[in-house]
Parts: sequence; structure tokens; C-alpha cells
Amino acid sequence: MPQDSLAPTTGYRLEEQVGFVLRRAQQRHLSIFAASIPELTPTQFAALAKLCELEQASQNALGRATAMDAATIKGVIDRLRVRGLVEVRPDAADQRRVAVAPTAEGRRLFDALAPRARRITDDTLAPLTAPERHMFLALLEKLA
Amino acid sequence: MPQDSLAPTTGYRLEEQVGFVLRRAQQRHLSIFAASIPELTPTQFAALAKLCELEQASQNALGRATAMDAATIKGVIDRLRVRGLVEVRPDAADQRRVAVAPTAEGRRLFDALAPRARRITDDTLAPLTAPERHMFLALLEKLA
DNA sequence: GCACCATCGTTTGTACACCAACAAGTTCCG
DNA sequence: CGGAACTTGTTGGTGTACAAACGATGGTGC
Repeated sequence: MPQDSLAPTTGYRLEEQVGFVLRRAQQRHLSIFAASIPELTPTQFAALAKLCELEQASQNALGRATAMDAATIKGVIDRLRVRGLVEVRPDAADQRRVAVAPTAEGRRLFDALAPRARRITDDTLAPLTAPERHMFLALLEKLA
Repeated sequence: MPQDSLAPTTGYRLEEQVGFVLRRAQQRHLSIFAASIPELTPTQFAALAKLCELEQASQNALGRATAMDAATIKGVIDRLRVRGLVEVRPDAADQRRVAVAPTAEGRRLFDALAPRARRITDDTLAPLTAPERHMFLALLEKLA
């Protein structure tokens, strides 16, 4: 190995791959979230937030609105339900569906947490200047 | 509700939060990865790639190099070991450590997959122009 | 009507991801 | 030397995330 740079034949650099950096950025964000809002996971908060906005939704519809798999949203709703934050009842019009809605306590918690949640976006973007943040969000949106 | 825009008192918009967009971007990336490299998960590939670069590492050291928890890297190594892609032996100098190294087959697979892996970064960034990609990667790096 | 197909929710299985607690080994320091 | 502090790997538990298969229901077209 005469050279400084190893990387045998391929020259593949893990650190330069989007996926790897994306994953580390998310790790940092999740850690910020957990520190700011220990009451709920980011996923649970997203589901509760969307539900408070929609007032009411079927389980799968809520999953689509929050970019969650049917199997994933089920677990999330279950945990929110056990904690008394959302309520579930059969849909009269369509017997396949269950209608999910936030409870009064769920709304209260969301209202209390929303300011903190908005702050988390700022904290996550803290390493960037204001114009950089807008640029970053615009580009990220294109990738999502 | 006289207005079009609901969002009761808070005006919280899930779609504008970094965490949510970040998560969707990652989802898209993971789906591209799985389509391009069905043989391994992104995490497994990252571990194998780093191991091929380092030639050899302790389990925890490899975890740090790939931004994985000790508990996480254990499972990843286990699965790679079962598939004959990496090898594990006790470290003579430090009896706590296990030395992990890629097998010949692990190296072969990595060499075969590396070009595809590099392409995944391009595919993920496809919605962006060349200058946008550099800008995005630079900003993302700051957040990671 | 009725077969066909889509949708809804559920279950099972695999794979991260992280926390907390633990035992065994190593290092540091007085 | 000898004990405190740290590191290494392991385990158990919780929580996403997705694929695949399933039963039940709903809609569609003939």
C-alpha cells in the first residue's frame, strides 16, 4: 500500500453516500426530538398531529397522510389508544373501516406539545443559516 | 370553521417539519436501495463496505465507524456471519474484543456491488441538478 | 344478481435502532 | 499492588418499518 488512500480497487467511500449521511442526519434529529418531547415518539406525534388536523380518519387513511405502512400505523394507533390519546370506533358507513379520532386529552397534549415540536425543526436546522435552511428544505422536499 | 385552512389554534403543519420530510426522503432512498441491491440491506452493506476498507475491526469499532449502536451492530454482524460474508475470531491482545474481518466471499460480493451502490446515490439525487446535488450534500453533511 | 377486483385492517416474520442493565476484561491511579 | 473507572460485548425490552399472506367487506361490470 504505497498510497495514503486505501479503498482497494473500488474507491467506494461510505461517508460520501447520500444514504449514510441521510441516516446520520436523521439520527441527530431523532435525538433532538427525544430530548425535547420525551412524552411521544416522532411517529406517534406525527400521527396525533395529523389526526388533530383532520379531526377524524380511517386507520389506513391516517397512515397514508403520515407516510406510514398499514402495519406500522396499526401499532402506532394501538399505543396512542392505550394511552388514551386517540379513540377508535367502527365506521357505520363502511364496516371494514375503523374511525380514529383524538380524545380531549389527545388534543390537549398536542396543543401543549406543538410549540416544542416547531422548535425541534429549528434546532435540527440550527447548523444552517436562514437562507441555507430554505435552500435545504426546498431540495429535501424534491427528494421526498 | 369558516376558513379553508383548518389547523385549529396551533397552525402546526406536519409537512413542513424537517423530521417528516427527512423521513420520507429516507423512505424513498431505502426503496431505491432495495430495488438496486436486493442481496443486502443498506445497513448490512454499509458494515461490509467499511469492513472491506478497514480490513479488520472490533465489533464496537465497526459500529462506531458506521454510526451503529453496539446492540445494532451485533445483529448486523450476526446476519453477515451466518451468510458467510464476514468472519469473527477472538482478539489475542484484548480478550474482551472480537476481531471481525470480511471473508473472501464477502470481499467478492462487495466488489461486485460497489458500482451499483455508487449508482444508488445518483439515483437518489436524480431529482436535483448537478449543482443542487453538491449544495444539498454539503448542507446535509452539516446536519449530520 | 353475481363473479371479479380493490380496499381495509390484521397477523407474521425480518430487520434496524436505541435504552438500560450486566459480566468480564482492561486501564488508570494512588 | 489493588481498587475505581472505563470499555467491550451481550441481553431484554420497546418502537418503527416493510413485505407477504389473509379474511372480510365493498364496488364494478356483465
